[in-house]
Formats: sequence, C-alpha cells, structure tokens
Amino acid sequence: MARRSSTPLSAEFHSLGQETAITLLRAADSVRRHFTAVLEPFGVTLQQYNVLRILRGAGPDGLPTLTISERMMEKTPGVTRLLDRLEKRGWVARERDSEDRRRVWVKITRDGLELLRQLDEPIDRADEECVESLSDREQAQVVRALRKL
Amino acid sequence: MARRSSTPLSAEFHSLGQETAITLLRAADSVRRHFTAVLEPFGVTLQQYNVLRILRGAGPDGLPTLTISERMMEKTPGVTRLLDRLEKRGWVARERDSEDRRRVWVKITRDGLELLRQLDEPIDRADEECVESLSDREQAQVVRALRKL
DNA sequence: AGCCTTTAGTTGACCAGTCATCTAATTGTG
DNA sequence: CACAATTAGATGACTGGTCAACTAAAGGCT
Repeated sequence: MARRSSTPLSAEFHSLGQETAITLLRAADSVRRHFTAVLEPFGVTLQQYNVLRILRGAGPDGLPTLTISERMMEKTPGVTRLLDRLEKRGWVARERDSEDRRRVWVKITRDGLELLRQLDEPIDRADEECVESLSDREQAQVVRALRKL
Repeated sequence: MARRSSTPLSAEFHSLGQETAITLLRAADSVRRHFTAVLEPFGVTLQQYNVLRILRGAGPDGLPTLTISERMMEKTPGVTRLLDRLEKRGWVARERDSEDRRRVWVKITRDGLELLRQLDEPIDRADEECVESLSDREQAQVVRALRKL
C-alpha cells in the first residue's frame, strides 16, 4: 500500500513526491502572478475578480454570502470582508432577504458588470499566455493528472 | 505564432489554457492545505517552515535578510516581519554585521533546528501523500511540463 | 572632504485568509 | 408556546503579502 519514495528527476529534490509538490507550488505562483499583473491596472485583485465572476454567473438575483464562500472554497469571514471592499467600490450591492432576515443577497452592479466586460478579453488572453510554454499535449496531460488532486 | 484557443477537456471551461490554469491553481491549493495541516500542530506556518529550511541549509553563519527574501522569491518587507515572528518564538537569531552595519545576519537557533528535526519525518511523508493519487509516470509528466513555467 | 547614488533593511498602510467568538434570526422539539 | 439547537453572517485578532516611503550605512566621484 505505502509507496516507496521514488527517484526525483532533478538532484535538487529528495523524492519524486517532493519534486512534484514543489514544482506544482512554483508553477501555480507563476500563474497567479500572471493574472495579478493583468488585473492590477484595473485596481482589482484576483479574489475580487473571482467573486465578481461568480456573481455575474449567478444572474440578476445574486447569491447569499455563504453560497459565495462555498463556491470559492473559502471561509466566510474572508468573504464578508472581500464583499465589504467590493461594495465600497460600487461593484456589488447587498440586500437583506425579507423572508429570512439572516440571509444577505449579494448581486453585481451595473458598474461591476462593466468592469468585467472590460476584463473579458485581457483575461482570455492571460488564460492562454500563462501556460503558453506548454504544448496542448502537455496541458492535457497536466489537467488529466492534476484533476485527481 | 499566436495559438488559437484549444478545446478544453471539460465543458466547464472556455479553452484548454483556462482549464490548465485553473486546474493548476486548484491543485496547488490542495497541496498547500495538506502541508499546512501537517505543520499546524507544531504552530508553524508553511512560510515560516520554508525560512527555517533555508536557514538550516545555509549553515552556521546564517544568511543576510535580503538573501533569504531572494531565495523565497518574496518581497523583503514580508520577510522582515516573518523573521520578527520567528525571532519572537526563539527559532532564529539576528545579528548586525560588524563590517557592513547595514547588513543583518539571520541564523537558525538550536530550538529552530530541533523543531525542524521533529518535522523532517512528517514532512517527508506529506511530500509523498499530497500527490499520492498520481502514478510516478504522471508525476514525472507533470514535473517535466510545469518546470517550463 | 563633500555630495550623490546605491544597498540593506524597516515601517506604515492596505488586501487577503484563518480561527474563535459573537449576534440575530430561524427551526425543531417537548 | 417556550426554549434549545442550528444557521447566516459579522467582528476581532493574528499571519502573511504587496507597495511606497523612509533610515542608515557604504561606495563612488569630483
């Protein structure tokens, strides 16, 4: 059952597992930096962008706060404060549910939608660029493997 | 030169590039969570652990702050404050260079080394565990591809 | 020597993520 | 109906990452 530690590809590492983990973390950092650089001129962070995308996808009623935090796989406190900032910038609006007054519905505003519209093209480009040093074959291999994590 | 957007493997995505980028970010999060869970009982964070590993590798003289921040590929201010916390816990010591008094040498303490000693085994295990759902072949594919980023 | 530039590192302000705790509203059960 | 348990979300305190501005010490040049 337990796998013996396998030989790494590079002498820099103890084991193949270590090499995979660290290479993965580094690669993800590189991708994150790439997106951050695209968003930075617009004054949006990657997480803020993610929330706005989720809200655009959710349609005109928006979503309750907890649903957003589930979709982002993030803890609620972080999301609450992220929404505070998005609300202050006028990109989202919050409204308490009149039926269940614990619940807060969050929806993207006209300004938020306009921001996303401006970002759609640059982000599509960034999606390609940040992994452009990999062939389609390599990308497919990576996706198929990493999906298992 | 410019690559046309390639077909994603899953309908969830617009393009293969997007699918690769997002899958990569998610996988890295999973790995990060795995390591964090191992370190948490010891009261160390992943970044703190990284610094301690770098300092152990550097030998008894330690390293200047800026060198540490280069090796971590991180901005200096963050490292300064990380070191503040490590110093407060007694895991590192700082000493101003008597030749060049701008420079601060940071070295790991006996307590810091003892902490790492206790962590060596669990971390080696975590290196394997966090990617154990991939075969050696898949890991090698992933490493070879992601090294290009 | 005097001054300008560069280098090493710190500090302040902000965004983000996590944990623990808290409030308020709702639901479930006797 | 009343009261406990659950749920939605907010708040405080801390770690961490980034940018901009700052201090202090070297180094270089006239």
